[in-house]
Amino acid sequence: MTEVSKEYNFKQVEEKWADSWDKTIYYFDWTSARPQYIIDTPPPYPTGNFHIGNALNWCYMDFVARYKRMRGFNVMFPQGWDCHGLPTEVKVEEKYGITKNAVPRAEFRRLCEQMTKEAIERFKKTIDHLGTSVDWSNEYVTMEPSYYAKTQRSFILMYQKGQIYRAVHPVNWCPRCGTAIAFAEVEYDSRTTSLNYMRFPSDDGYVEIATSRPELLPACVAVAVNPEDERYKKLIGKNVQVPIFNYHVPVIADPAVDTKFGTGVVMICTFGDKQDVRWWMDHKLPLRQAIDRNGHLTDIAGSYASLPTDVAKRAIIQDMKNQGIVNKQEPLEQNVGLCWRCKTPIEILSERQWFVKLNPEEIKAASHEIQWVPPYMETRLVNWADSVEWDWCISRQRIFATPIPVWYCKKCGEPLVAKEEWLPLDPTRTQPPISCKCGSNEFIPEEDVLDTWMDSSISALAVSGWPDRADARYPTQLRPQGHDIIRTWAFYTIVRAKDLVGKKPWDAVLINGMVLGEDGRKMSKSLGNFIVPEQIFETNGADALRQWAALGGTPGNDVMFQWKEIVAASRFQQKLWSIFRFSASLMAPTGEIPGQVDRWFLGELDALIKKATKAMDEYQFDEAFRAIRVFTWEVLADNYIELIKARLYGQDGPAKRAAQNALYTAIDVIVRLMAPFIPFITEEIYHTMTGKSVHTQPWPEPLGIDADTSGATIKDVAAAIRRYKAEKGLALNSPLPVITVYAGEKLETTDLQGVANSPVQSMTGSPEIETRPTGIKPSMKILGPKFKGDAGKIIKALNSMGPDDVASQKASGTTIKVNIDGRSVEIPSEAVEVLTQTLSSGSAVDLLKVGEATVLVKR
RNA sequence: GGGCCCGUGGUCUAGCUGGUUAUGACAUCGCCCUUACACGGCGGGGAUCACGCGUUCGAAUCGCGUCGGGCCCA
Repeated sequence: MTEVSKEYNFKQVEEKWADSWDKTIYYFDWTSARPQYIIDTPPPYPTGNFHIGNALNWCYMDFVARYKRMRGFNVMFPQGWDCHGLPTEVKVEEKYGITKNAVPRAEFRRLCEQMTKEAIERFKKTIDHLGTSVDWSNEYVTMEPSYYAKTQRSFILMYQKGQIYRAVHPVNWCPRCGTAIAFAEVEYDSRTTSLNYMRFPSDDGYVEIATSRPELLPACVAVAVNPEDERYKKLIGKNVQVPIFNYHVPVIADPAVDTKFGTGVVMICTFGDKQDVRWWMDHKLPLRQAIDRNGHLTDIAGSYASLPTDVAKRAIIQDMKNQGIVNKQEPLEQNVGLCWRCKTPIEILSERQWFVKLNPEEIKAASHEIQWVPPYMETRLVNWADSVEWDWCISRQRIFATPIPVWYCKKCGEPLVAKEEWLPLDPTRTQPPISCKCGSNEFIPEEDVLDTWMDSSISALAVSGWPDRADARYPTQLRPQGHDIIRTWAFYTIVRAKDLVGKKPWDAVLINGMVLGEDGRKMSKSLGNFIVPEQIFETNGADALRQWAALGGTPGNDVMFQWKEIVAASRFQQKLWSIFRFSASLMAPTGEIPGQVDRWFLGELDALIKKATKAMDEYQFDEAFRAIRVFTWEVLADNYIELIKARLYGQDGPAKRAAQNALYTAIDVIVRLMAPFIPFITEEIYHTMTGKSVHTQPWPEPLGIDADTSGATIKDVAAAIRRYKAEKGLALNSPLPVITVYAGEKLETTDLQGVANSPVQSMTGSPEIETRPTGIKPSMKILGPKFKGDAGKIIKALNSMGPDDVASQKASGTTIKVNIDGRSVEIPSEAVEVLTQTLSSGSAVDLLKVGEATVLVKR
């Protein structure tokens, strides 16, 4: 074995392996008969940089991928790129100082693609440096024709099945971006606006209504009151006049009207908010569209036409004030819907758009078939499914997205949806190869494009072979994702998998939390608590970052980034390296039969394997890795290695060879257990040991050794002697005249003699000393359930009996008689432990109690 | 306004299918350079488990409420 450096050089080791690893060992094998394990990797949106939040997510996936490979699964860990979308369009507009309509569509798209490609290269670098075992043979890029042909095909298939339709329907509209957006893209912010009280003339005087949006007056189609509201009952069914615009609208009754808000009379407009839409549908009201796609008032607003909404609002209020129509204004706290991208307040417009039908019951049923980790995260999806009121609007008025493969006949207006075999296509650049049913050959292309979630919500299907492979492998096994996109990505993926193949998309969902900065707030550039992965690669290495990811928290919980965790991780790596450096020249796979101490140690190693395996199967990475780390540091380094030094440095023989073998076994096992977490340092160690890659090795199997109690006693006695010397102010290697250990059976003393640097005798039985009961310790675990309410009284009685009485009864029988409330109760003797004080017989002997064993130290 | 999660020594956290003196890490204090590691080892101090009420013989753990924080939404 080559010389092992004293310091672990993470940078050199990580760079070496990142450059030399054979990545084909991570390829999924479509021909294999081994059980499959397909991860539906989240395709990141390639803009900006791969951040710590991504890193956490990718670490979780890599832990699973590497673990499952070691367990013999045929693992697919693909990497996709979710390219389309508004953020890139906006960045391109900023970078080149253009608007998307100022250049040809194809040219704008090309600029977006260019920017995306650059981002993908940056992301790839970080993913590789992180040591992620991605299967690059299954990479996909949603902006490439090979992928968006699948998106288009899914559109066609769902259209044919009636799951996608085109209709005029209210949609959320961003006037700045000039596009429809889905509810998932609307965010809310509280704003202070004013509530205006205004008079609507009626047959017998006027009705006062309150509204925060007077600019929607020309869109008013009714006013509503609560049917239980005595003040207005007489108005129901009559008409009132809309001021300024002077037309009549009916007064309708609806229980959803809040009698305490404003005046208890509400004006219904098409559309001020979602509630307006509900009323509009329930009462079959007419449509008056007062706002256009650019956020300007339409012709029905008369003299206010073409004014932007905010200007119109001020003008209308002023005019109404002048005419005495508005008589009161008060401030109103209101939550306003905003476009998630540009924060512009959204409008609800009635537009002809494409929609995907949503069936909440079917979605919830599929969700119940999926294992959620942690389980409570499913509630978010269920609540979202229950709150869905409109179908999913999937058409967008953008450019950088998957084109909707549809044309409209110029003559009869019929839509012509493309045939599967024509894909991929862009209707704005190609004409259909067939004629319309009416015989016309002239078509107008659909210029709208698809919501980006239409691309990414088929990721699970796409990676598992849909739609071309005859041997498609859905459902996939795992969807790892953040809890922030449950209502979008998880939700839509379930919808699409059920619609397209009738199956759930994955067996399990593993949820990761958000990454918080060191100040406990969500990590963001503007807060100045932002750390990029490259920074940690530089200072402490990828393995250290990965340890933080494993130990920072349980999946599902938000994880705080902390430098001290990174530093602790580095220290552990150095410790591991020191252990290896020490062991390298001393360990050997001799196959020698283990002694007591070795058996205790190997038994502990077995317990570790079982614990780590169970934790990994449950995705409890923190539990698994913590157990491995603690074992390595405490059991292996602080206890076992200290114990066997005398044997390792001593003469050759079975005892030495047993220690060499156990040490070799342990290093081999822990390195394999740690390989999914810290792939670089484990590879360096394993490769130095064996010349092979640890990443092609199997996960350790339990050895079938139970922890040896005598060995455990030896370990405890060694610790007791160490403590004894520390307390007496003795150097740890200072010799003592003789140490005698009394235990249940004879102990092997070689290791103890080495550790204590003193002669050690092992005796069975007890030393000749006196013991005296000094107290009792009742076991509530036994007394509580057996005696319930009397348990407290029994303890009181036991205490008043005195330890001598309890001890003698315990010594002579299986029960102890206790008097409570004047009656005698028998309690099982194992329900009370007797505490004793030990007296040495006057000689210069110190006595240490170590579990059941007793140690006499002669000074 | 609703849903979900969280509130444990100075800091971060384990425990949370109830069992009396609450886990670990970092920090802190004391001792020790024991032939891998001082980025090490041994030992100590430090928490009325956010608050209140309740269920129970017994609550960090279960229930209700209050306060505070986070996320998702209306």
